[in-house]
Amino acid sequence: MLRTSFIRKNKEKVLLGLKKRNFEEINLIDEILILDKKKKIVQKVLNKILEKENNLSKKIGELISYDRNDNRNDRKVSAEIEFLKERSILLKGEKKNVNDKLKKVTLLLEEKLKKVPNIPDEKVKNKSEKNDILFQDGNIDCNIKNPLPHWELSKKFSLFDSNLGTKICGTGFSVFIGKGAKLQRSLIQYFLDKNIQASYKEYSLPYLINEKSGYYTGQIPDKEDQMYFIEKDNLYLIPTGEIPIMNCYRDKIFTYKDLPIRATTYTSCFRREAGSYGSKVRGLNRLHQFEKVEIIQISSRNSSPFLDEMILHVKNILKSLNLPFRIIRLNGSDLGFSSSITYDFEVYSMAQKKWLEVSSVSNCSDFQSNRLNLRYREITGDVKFCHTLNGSSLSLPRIMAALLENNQTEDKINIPRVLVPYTEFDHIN
RNA sequence: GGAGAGAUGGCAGAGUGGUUAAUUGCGGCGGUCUUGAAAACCGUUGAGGGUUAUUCCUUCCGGGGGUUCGAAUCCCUCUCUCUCCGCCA
Repeated sequence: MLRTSFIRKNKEKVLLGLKKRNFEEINLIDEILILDKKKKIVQKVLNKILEKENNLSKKIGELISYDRNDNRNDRKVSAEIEFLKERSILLKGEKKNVNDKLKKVTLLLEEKLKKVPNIPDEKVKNKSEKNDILFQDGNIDCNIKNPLPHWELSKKFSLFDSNLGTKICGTGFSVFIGKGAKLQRSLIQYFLDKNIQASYKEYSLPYLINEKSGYYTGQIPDKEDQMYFIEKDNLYLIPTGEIPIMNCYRDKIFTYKDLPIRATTYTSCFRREAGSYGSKVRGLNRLHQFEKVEIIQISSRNSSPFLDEMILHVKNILKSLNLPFRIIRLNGSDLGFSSSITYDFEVYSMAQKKWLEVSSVSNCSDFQSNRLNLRYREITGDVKFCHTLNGSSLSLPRIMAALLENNQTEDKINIPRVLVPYTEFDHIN
């Protein structure tokens, strides 16, 4: 969430930023500023009333204890006390009135503020422009004659079974079997190890979250429809490990020495993916339940070096797997609600002849930390909101798909060298 | 699921109606001492909003509501935590 103080001071910047996005309700900003002014005025009035009330009460207290201590039961004093009480009572009605008004304005202001997404970074292009392809690595020319898509390979070598998933649960769920299961588990382990080596601390977290947690990281209300909801207990299944891991840090004040915080977690992720169909959901391309290893950082306001660090980290992992990949900077229309800048990582799938998104690295600047009430103390002693960053490192099913397709030969699938210590086999046949 | 207890500052822990933002201890920070460190001693140490220019006002003792001139303190309610019993990986 943006702060009103920020909007107040940077109105033009905010408007320009929002124009880059698919954000229609631009007039919200003016409405917010008007409400903000109104709120301040009411707050001032209320403070004056409270001041008067406090003073009266203080005086009454002094008189009572004076009377009591000297045990004099002075009639003059009693009369004075009564007089002050009456004056205080008169204030009460007024106080309630103003207070109600303040609550109303505050609520309205909050409601409007909730609807405003984060302001895109300067580097982010306008919604009408094409996404930037920043980097591409690896050969996407296929040197296999008739490469099979991963779902065919899976049939050939029995690695996973979508029909079983459908049988147990419904479409969009897959069952991993034998070497397929072990390959996935190895990848998870490999990613976690890589992240831990890069000084991310591992967390193992709940897969269910309450409404508050979803709100604090920005998925609620923005992406509520994408989440599975358990009505009986009022809980949501996590669409990403980012939610439980970020919420670990809410309401904290770090000292500048503690930053940045680096953390990683492996979780299953659950997404309803309403509206997806066809080749998009074929095989492992899009599942309702998938595995993901997530990394996050919490930094000071100088966050861009840490974003670069995360990008480099994911890049190196993809390189180590020998997968052709590219990095894309999303334009304003594709940017998530809380994000100020996002880099997508895509691996090339030889058989499907298309790019598959396997990671999304974002800087949420202070948008998320504002909701999370996540702050730090600078050297000077000033308390400031942190910046939060998150990324996949990495998402499993599509990595699996690309690995299988790109490493196939006539009669087997080769396993990348770095994974062999985990899989304990160097090919699948 | 049944019964009971509790929720106070970074942590521990006082406070049951009137200068209590809150005693005290630990931790943190600064200083004295020391070649340096430790110990000891001294000092300091919450956040938000408004206002003034280095002041003043105001809010916050789990959340919400109420009683009262006045609430951390009394009442109601919600949430959470703990203990015991039951069930169970």
